[in-house]
Amino acid sequence: MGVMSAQKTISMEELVSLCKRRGFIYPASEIYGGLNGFWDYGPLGTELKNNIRDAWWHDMVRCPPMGPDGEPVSIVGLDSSIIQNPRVWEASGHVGGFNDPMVDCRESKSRYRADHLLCLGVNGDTQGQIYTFVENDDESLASARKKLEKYIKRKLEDEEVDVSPFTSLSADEIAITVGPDVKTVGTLTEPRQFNLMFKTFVGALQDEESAAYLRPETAQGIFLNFNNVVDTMRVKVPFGIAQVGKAFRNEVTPRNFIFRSREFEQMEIEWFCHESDSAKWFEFWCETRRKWWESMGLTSDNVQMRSHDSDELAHYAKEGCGTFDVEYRFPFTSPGYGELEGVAHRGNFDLTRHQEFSKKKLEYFDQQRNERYAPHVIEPSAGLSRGTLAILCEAFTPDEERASKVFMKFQPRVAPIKAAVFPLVNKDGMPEVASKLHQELRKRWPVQFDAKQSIGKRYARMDEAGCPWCFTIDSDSLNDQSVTIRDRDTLSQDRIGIDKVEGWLAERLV
RNA sequence: GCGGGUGUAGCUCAAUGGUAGAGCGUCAGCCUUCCAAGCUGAAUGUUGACGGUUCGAGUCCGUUCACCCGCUCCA
Repeated sequence: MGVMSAQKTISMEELVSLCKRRGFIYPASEIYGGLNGFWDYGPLGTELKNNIRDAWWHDMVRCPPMGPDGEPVSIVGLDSSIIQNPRVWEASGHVGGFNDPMVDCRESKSRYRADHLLCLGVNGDTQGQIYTFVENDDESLASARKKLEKYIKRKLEDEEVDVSPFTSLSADEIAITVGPDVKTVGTLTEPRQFNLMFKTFVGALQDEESAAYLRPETAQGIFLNFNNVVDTMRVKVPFGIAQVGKAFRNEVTPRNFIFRSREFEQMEIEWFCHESDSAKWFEFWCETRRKWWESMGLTSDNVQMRSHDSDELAHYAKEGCGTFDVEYRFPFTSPGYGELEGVAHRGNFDLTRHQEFSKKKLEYFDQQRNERYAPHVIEPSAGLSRGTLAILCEAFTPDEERASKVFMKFQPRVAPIKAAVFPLVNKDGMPEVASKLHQELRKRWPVQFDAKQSIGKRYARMDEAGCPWCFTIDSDSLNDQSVTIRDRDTLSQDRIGIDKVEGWLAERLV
């Protein structure tokens, strides 16, 4: 539940219900009780998501905007594989930093790296309580020692104190252990492996030698193919490589419908440029990407740019440059905002790392500058799944006045169904004329034909599906070859000739 | 991961421990000349799953799964 803006209030429950009822999004594996963090796109959701993806591809790859100096920008596409050599993830920093066993404290809600926790006990005593502290943290050590001394009711000499690694404790011992930030015993969990990457095996033999990962981001596939693209596509820095595809993360807490799911889709551009131009391009891409989301129908009221604080910067983020997020005010974040896209300045971190790990040169020779260098990278990384959700939220328009009580106000460009053709009544030659028009229109767009039930129900159904226009054949149509255009948003009706319908639609659908 | 809540037809929801229902939607037929109209009829459920208590469980208990809310987390 949440307030979207001053104008409208929408509840996620209603949206989720409509998404299922109208075939946008279903819970994944539903007949088996579902699976936490996974969702399936139904027929309309698939069309919607594809339309957003195609719009992005068109607007970024085929017809990108002019660059900051008035020159056209150049972007080429790519579709790299989801499973890559596991060394990729060592180079990218995804393995290692996030691969450690973690210990949670049920009491203080803190989370510790198991190998950073040490235990304090009395020498030779294997019965008493064990007190943990954080490695290299004098305060934490002092606190543990104080608690231990209080427990045994006397001061300890330094040589009486026994320090051992937390990772050597048995489950029984953990049960009599006191966490660093609490006074009660047994609040720590056993060490658990947290790895946000999905592990799998390549080949039929499932040993560690064949372990691999499903990509947690599409970006790395672009860096891996940097040389290939430079060598084969006649691109010159600055240029971009774009990719749309699935990525997988074992999120700790999947939540909020498809906002944080474990399988999701990204639309990423890696923009390669000279370091000295990177600030200019960073600004350009922040602005370009914000405008693009607004062009997709997200109102500027609900979209904002936010700079990352220094403590939340990713490991790859260039120092001093940071990351800007394009954020959308989702119902479940309102009045706050949730991330839709991150525009990051990655410096030349990735190319340099892959060069180091692969021992292959990943450099570019800039003839104009007469300089060889690893280009710096600006990365506009957008969530396609999140964008789809934002557009669903934005389109959801309650309207007590109309029969459906709600309609989906999609921009025609992303609407899953572009138009519907109805005979006003299912007789007197009307179905035949309507069907003929439908047959023609569907060659160019997703257009539906419906002759069932009353005209009001058909309009209502199309309102919930977010179909912008309905063309209705009535008895007049049979005489004067005209049809009624019913507009979803205004409910207005206009007449035009049947032979004009295709052109009329073409003017409104790019 | 923690705490709280909710799971019954496609959707929204009823049902004292005692025969699983309604509205809407869907489908079929009739009807219908512009906004879920009307009439007739139909389909649809291992009551999220598994186990227990009971003569008998949608209802009580346990476990588990999923979703929602709040923390936590989020390269």
